[in-house]
Amino acid sequence: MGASIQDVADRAGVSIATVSRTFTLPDKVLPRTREKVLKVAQDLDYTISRSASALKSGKSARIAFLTGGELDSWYDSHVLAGLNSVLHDAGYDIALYAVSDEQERHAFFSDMSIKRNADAVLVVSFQIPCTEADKLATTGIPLIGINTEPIPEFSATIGIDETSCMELVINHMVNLGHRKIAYVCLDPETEHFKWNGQARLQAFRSICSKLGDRVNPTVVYAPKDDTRADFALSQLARLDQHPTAIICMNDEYALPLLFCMQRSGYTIPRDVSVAGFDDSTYAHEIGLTTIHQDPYEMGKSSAQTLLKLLEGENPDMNMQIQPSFLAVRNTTAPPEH
Amino acid sequence: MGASIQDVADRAGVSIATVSRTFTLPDKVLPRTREKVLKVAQDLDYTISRSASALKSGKSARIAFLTGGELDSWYDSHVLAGLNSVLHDAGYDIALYAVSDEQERHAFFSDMSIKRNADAVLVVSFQIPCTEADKLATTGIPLIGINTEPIPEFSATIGIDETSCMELVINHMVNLGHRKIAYVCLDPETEHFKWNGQARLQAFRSICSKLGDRVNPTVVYAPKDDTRADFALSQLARLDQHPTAIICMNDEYALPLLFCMQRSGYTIPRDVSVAGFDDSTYAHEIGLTTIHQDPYEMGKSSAQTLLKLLEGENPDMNMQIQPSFLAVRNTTAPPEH
DNA sequence: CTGTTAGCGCATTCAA
DNA sequence: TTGAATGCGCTAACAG
Repeated sequence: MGASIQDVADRAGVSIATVSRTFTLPDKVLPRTREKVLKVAQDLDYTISRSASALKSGKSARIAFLTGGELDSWYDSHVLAGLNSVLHDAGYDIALYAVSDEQERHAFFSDMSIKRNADAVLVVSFQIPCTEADKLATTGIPLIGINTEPIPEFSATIGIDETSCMELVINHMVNLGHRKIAYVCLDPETEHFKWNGQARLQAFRSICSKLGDRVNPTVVYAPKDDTRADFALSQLARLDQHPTAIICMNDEYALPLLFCMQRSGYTIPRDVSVAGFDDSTYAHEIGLTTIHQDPYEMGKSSAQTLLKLLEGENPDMNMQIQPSFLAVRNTTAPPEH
Repeated sequence: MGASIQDVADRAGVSIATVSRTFTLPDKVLPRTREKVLKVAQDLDYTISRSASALKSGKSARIAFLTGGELDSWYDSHVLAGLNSVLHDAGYDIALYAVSDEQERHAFFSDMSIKRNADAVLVVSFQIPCTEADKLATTGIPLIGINTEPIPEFSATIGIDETSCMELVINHMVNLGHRKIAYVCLDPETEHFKWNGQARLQAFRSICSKLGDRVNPTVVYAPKDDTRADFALSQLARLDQHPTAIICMNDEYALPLLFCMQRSGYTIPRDVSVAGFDDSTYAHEIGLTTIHQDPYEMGKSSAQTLLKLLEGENPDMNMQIQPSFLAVRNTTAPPEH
């Protein structure tokens, strides 16, 4: 049951070094020898002990996944699945760190002597302060940002271009003839960790202000819990001028709002246009106009970049902008007059 | 940067043994000494090296998470988040194994000399053959099943009672006055890995047959891809007698079908009743009648059981049935006559 | 191409 | 309560 490298070496009539090599540097071993070793290993149900090889080689074979969101969110879970699909086969484990407040974030950076216990850090959906980014950067281990502000401390970042996505949505609304546009989002104060939350709101504001008189924007905050749709709707109803177009920070805001409005008697898009961000669960089936992005692919892609970094290559794709587009579907139309 | 146990020992004026003890057996160290060591460790940004302590102690501090589904599915991602919320704090990593065919499953059991590289195995949504379960069981490491057939090889299993859940749904329909009931699911041939798929279909059949003349059941298969709703609807339309009630294997079948039917002009529940399983994303907001279950809690709960097992306790809760109930909402009603 | 050797950093006996 | 000493199982020089 616990066959060691020694057992395999003995049985195969070679030294433990050769056994080790057949697994880590197979080319440096005569094919015949290699096969013999492999066969014995299989018979004995032997594989390298990760702990031992990690200790000796100084690489932990672990990647830290640091998220400011929830692991079971649409975004994070898809990124994770994408990451794992390549990192697992490359022999890496992913250590999950879900950090929900400053204290926990601080704990991550101070408690964990990262350098010794992870070969790289992936920062997901997270505003990471420069001081802490710096601290990581100086350890010399790769730091990859997924859906984060592209600060120079990162060895690489990947994400969509939030600003141009927002521009796509706003332009779509404006081109349809909308002027009174509301943006529904979580209060940025309550989610100062999440990068896309910040970025989208800021983009909304700056694009609208560039558009000047052509738009009449409002921002409505809604909490993250189950009541968000009701809350948002009542806020919207309370506005002096009712918006004819509503853009939501993500589909998890847009869809419940859509359901809620339909239940309240609105017909979408006749009475009001609604758009979301992400193209997440059921957006397609429901026909929601939204920004499409693919976090699974982003996970895969960043894993590949990471592997290169780990092999010492210096991929020049340090700031990858992942493809995204506006999927125009059935919840947006010209305003009624 | 890379402070070792030696550095800490030197600076604190103690031996490395004492440093080691302050972290692993803090009680066996004089409070004063402990604090001194802790302080130095903090200054030096030192923590135990996982690889080294794993090697020495013979425990890898890794838990294998073996799933037959997708990591980014509603179910798996919630289980994983729940697991991580307790295992992470207990010092364990979760190694993710997403296995999609027999070959990969076989690879898991043969390639991975599990015993040396994981302290326990969690099997999620997975039909695991007895021979392989046995192989795991004989290694002596805990084997926990989540949403799996409760076979004796498992040290513990956790899940909902699929049969009684199905009974709840069918009875609900029957009590409303439905007789012609269709069950929409993935063809079991294509998902012979997934336990709940099998269990639910079997439960549907056996409960209906127990009900005899009171019901007139049909089973309709639909693929897993984007076309499932259209496909299911066309299959249903083709039936000799149109069902007045449709039960779907899970919400991911029920909701798209619901949308699709509404688009096709059906009014739910006036024209037909629809129920799902899981109470997953948006089921609540949409008002879908469905079986509620909480995979996050199941993850937490199994992690706690696992920790006990790992500490040598033998929790007698070896077969935990997690609470679940039928959430009756707005997609089921008596049939029109 | 293969074997010998010397640790990697820590946990744990055994003495003190 | 603490320290000295001994490997855990493997990898990476190095020598052959």
